[in-house]
Amino acid sequence: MDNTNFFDKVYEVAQLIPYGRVTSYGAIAKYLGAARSARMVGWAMNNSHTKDVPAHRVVNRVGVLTGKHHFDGTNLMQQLLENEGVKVVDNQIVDFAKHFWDPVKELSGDL
DNA sequence: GGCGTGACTTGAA
DNA sequence: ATTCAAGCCACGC
Repeated sequence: MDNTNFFDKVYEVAQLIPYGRVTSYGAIAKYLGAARSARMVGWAMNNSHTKDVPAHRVVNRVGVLTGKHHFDGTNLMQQLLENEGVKVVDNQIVDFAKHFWDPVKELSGDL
């Protein structure tokens, strides 16, 4: 289970993201103790389609929908975010800091 | 089996 | 202040 521990953690945290909230790969990675392994989080998201993981709530550090290209359509990710009340302009989340959901702070290591 | 790429981040020059 | 570089680990060729 150590082989998928990191990935499963990413999926788990991603599913814990509240409605209308977003987080960054680094935030999740940091919560997992791998702040510099943010890429792995993104790679894990690559398999997120096999899980019920709302990957559209996960963006990069500046709030840009970097992975929207991996979604079914082209603007599906943005549509999903806007559907939750998150405004997105030019693939970038508006008031990202307000919508930012930090698992390290919100969960406070409760996991 | 080695090299490059990738849904990123942080730190140093 | 911005720009450049390195780090991280897994997967594809």
